[in-house]
Parts: sequence; C-alpha cells; structure tokens
Amino acid sequence: MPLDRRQSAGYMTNWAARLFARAIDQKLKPLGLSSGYLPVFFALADGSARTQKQLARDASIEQPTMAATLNRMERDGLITREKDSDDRRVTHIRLSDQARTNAADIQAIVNQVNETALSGLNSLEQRVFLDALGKVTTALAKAEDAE
Amino acid sequence: MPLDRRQSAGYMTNWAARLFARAIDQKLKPLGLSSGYLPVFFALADGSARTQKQLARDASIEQPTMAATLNRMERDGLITREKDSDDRRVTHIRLSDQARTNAADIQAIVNQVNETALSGLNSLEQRVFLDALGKVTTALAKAEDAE
DNA sequence: ATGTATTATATAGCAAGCTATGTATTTATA
DNA sequence: TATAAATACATAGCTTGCTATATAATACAT
Repeated sequence: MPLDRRQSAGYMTNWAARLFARAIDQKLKPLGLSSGYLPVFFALADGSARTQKQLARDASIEQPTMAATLNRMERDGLITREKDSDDRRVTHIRLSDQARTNAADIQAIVNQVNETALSGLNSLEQRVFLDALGKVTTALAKAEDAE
Repeated sequence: MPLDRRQSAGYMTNWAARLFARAIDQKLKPLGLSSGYLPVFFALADGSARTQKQLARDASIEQPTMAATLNRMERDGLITREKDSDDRRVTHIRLSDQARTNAADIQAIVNQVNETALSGLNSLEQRVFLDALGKVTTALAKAEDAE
C-alpha cells in the first residue's frame, strides 16, 4: 500500500476497524455471535434491562441501527423484549439466560483481539494510542454537533 | 459512555472510523460522492488505469466489495470500464474526465477532516497515533494470515 | 490436444452502519 | 379538553463491508 495512504488518519482508522471486526467476527462465529452484538452484550451483561434508546446512546449508534441489531439478536435468541406497562412506547431489553452463559467467553475473545492488535506497541505507545482515539472521537463528534 | 468502552482499542477504532466516514460523507455529498469511492479515486487520480484486482489490493478491500463500489461509481458516471483485448478476463478502470475535475476538492475535504480529527493532538501524539495505526493493522493482518 | 489449474470478475446473500420518514403514545399547551 | 409537540420505536432504502460460490477465460501439464 502506498505511503500516503498510511499517512491518512481516516484511511488507516477505517482499515484498522475492518481488521478488528473481521478478527472478532471470526472468533465469535463458533458462538453464533457477531461484532455488532458486542455493545449490547456489554451494556446488558450485568443482567439489567435497558431501553433501545439507552442502548443506542451508550453504544454511540443511531437508533435505527440499534433496532436492526436488536432484531437480529432477538431472532438469534439472545435478548428478550418486554413492553413497559406504564409507557407503552418503551420496550425493556434483557439478555436471555442462554446469552448470559457466553459472557466470559466473549470477554476473553475481545481481550485477546485487543491484545493481538496492540502487541506491536510498548505500553507508552498503547496509552498514547488509546488516548489519541479518545481525542479523535471527541474532536469529530464535536465538529459534527457544530453543524 | 462508560470508561471501559473507551479502553477497548477495538471499540474506539470502530467508533472513530464511523465518525470519519460520517464527516467525509457529509462533505462529499454536495459533490455527489461518498467515502467508499475515495480509495478508487486516489488510485486513479493520476489518470492511469487499474484493474479491479489491483484496486482491491491497493485499498485492502475484498474483490466483491470493490466490484460493488465500481458498479456504483460507474452508475454515477465516475469511472469507465474497458475490457482488455488480449486477456478478456481483465477490465481496465479509469476515472471519467468529469470525475477528474473533482480531484482537488476531494483532496481538500479529506485533508480538512483529517486535520479536524487530529486537532486535539500535538505533533508528537499525531506521529505516535499514525504510527500505532500502522502497527495495529500490521499485527491484525498478520494474525489473520496466520490462520 | 485435452483436461486441469489458475485467474479475473460476477453474483448471491448477509451484517452493520447511515439518513429520512412513519406511527403510536405520552406530555404539554391553548 | 382538544390540539400540538415531543418521545420511542419501526420501516424504507441506501452504502460499505464481508464470505462463499459461480462463470468465463487463460495457462499449464500430460
């Protein structure tokens, strides 16, 4: 790949994100899971319930994307949906018991992929990298809001 | 967003990539372009021809993804396809003249988004960040190959 | 020369992301 | 109290990415 592409933060971030997703999807596949489920999984792992709106906000994902993800997770038996009896616009989402049994495996897979990804960086570089990702997302999110 | 998500390289990289794509797509929209076209654009910007296979390799994208991208670009009048007369499996792809006129604007948009994204980092952090992205993609690509 | 590999591209089908818009319910206001 | 605004979720339609597989053309090997 030409050098100038490697100097573009946007291109490199996109490429890294695709490699992360591929690595995680491949390892989650035997469990019948995929990378898009992860934010929902982690948000609900403690057994609590969240609404679709809360899940979307926590994962920084748009609501229709979250709705589609939850549809797939429901199809796969990973979540249950229960309408709020007071406010019937709201639906409470919980992990199924079956899904909860996978929690440790999922965490191990995520940790392993993150470790592999960062294996070429020393601990200072790892800190700077994660910190930089935080600053980059903050800057881009702020620029988006400023529209 | 909870702290532990911000400590996951995979999650943060995915998030940053989505913010990059959104920022770029929004700015490219007035030109009738989108982020997926960029790697093709840059590879062909000098007026040269490339095959689908070369474009896919250069962009580190799978061949069917590149085929779909090229279909959209052809639909939008941005590229031309010409069959090789010697080897009729091969198709040569070129930017249309119309597309070429946008080159400077596109480069400016990409530069601007990258600058915005990195605006919270000092020059040392920027260097470490880009270098880290290179190391992360190398590590993940190598792990993928090692299957 | 013929059959087998290899190569380049196409197609099918899915996931995960987006924007724009619709629908139903609740809240607020005139 | 009726209407308007806001809220939560659903739906439509698109892009960008993937894997798996098919098709067509070329190259290789016997």
